[in-house]
Amino acid sequence: MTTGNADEDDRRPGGRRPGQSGTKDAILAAAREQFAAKGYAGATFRGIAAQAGVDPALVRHFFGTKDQLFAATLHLPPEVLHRLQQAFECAPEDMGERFARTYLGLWEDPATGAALMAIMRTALTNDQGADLLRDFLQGRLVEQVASSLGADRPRLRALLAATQLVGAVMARYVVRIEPMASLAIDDVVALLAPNLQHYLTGDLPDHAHRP
Amino acid sequence: MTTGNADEDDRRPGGRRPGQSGTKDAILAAAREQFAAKGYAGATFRGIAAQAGVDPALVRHFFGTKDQLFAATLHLPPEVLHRLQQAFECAPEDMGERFARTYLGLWEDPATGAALMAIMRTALTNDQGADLLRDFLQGRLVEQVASSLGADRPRLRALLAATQLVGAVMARYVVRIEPMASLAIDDVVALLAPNLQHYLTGDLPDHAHRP
DNA sequence: GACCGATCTCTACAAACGTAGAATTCCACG
DNA sequence: CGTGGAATTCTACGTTTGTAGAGATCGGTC
Repeated sequence: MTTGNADEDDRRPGGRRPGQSGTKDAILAAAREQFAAKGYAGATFRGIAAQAGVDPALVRHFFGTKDQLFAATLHLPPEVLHRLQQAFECAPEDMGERFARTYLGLWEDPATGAALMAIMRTALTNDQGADLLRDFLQGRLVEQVASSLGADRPRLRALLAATQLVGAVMARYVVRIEPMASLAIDDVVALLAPNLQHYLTGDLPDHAHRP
Repeated sequence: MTTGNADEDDRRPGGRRPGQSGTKDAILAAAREQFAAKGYAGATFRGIAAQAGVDPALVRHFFGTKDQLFAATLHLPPEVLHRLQQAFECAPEDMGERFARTYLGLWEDPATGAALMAIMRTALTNDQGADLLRDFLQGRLVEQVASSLGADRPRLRALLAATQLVGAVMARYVVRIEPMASLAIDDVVALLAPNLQHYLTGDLPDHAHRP
């Protein structure tokens, strides 16, 4: 997928080796950007190919139909989950700050930030995107965060904290509204961390979400 | 716009009166729904016209280009701002709960909820939408909320509270993730209100957003 | 009943779209 | 050096899109 990496025991009868030029990754990056910027219907094979500097037909050759390309776009870089998981390997009283810093850091990083933006935007535009986002949040992120919490109703707690972060990300990175957009990231973390901490380990109203 | 309402002193030389059949409103409603469901690029004149039961060309006749139709779609029902304004006519210590209840109530109401959903979705898909949403939030909602606050840094406070509500709305109404989606609205209000209250009237870290 | 402006429909066109297959270039291996 | 399979491009088809203008229909006013 990245470079070379040929299986030694496999007979290679000859021919050009796949995945050497990096064009596939360039197409994927361009697709992510276009889907994020213009939505599912707004992004086009021709626009994506132009941004990647290749022929439109090559996009189809690698990824097939537009739906398949879109699905490939939504696959998160594996490091995202890993970094989130590490964020919760800390003392319970530090989780709020660690969660905020890690999540906002993922958005600051151009590589992972573009992927997250693509997911966010397409989740609102495309039904398939909304389903994928829900499955990912429900089955992976929330479950993972919840398993690191000792408190009661861990899934509700994780989700409440996530909603605060999602809202902040909307204001800062998507709509770019002041003063959220130009605050230093340390300031944003300092503002959000106490409330995240409250959601994760503090007291919640009793009557909500009784089993 | 709605019915009749002819100025008495104006000479009406004859001809059919405008705005009688309600078709214009039907087109606008269909456009809102299509833009919300499929994004800016995904919605089409033909699809909107079909849903409204009219000829596609009539949409153009009434609203002009696609951009103009889209802009008309984003005009909020005037009651939205009014209801939000009333929410802050209360004791400072009740603002968190009132804000949460009013804002979530706007999303529960099918009429205003559809418009808000359209704005939300298109703000993420279309640059014009993001600009309009930012202008609305910055110039109207945040300013209005801030003027009702006595505390320091009122705009930052209003925005922080808004981000929490936006995140909650994303989870509950857009992505529809459990358990946020099926909680009673009173439970959601009870969960969010303390943190909103903290943002609106509590202590904020000193070093953030120094003038 | 004749008139007139607003409402609404019919037909059309150029551009861009997703998709498809044939043709060409490139490169590691025998 | 020749060969074969992958990478890449060229060309093209059928459909849908936004936009446009001419014409038909409706319903108050005179």
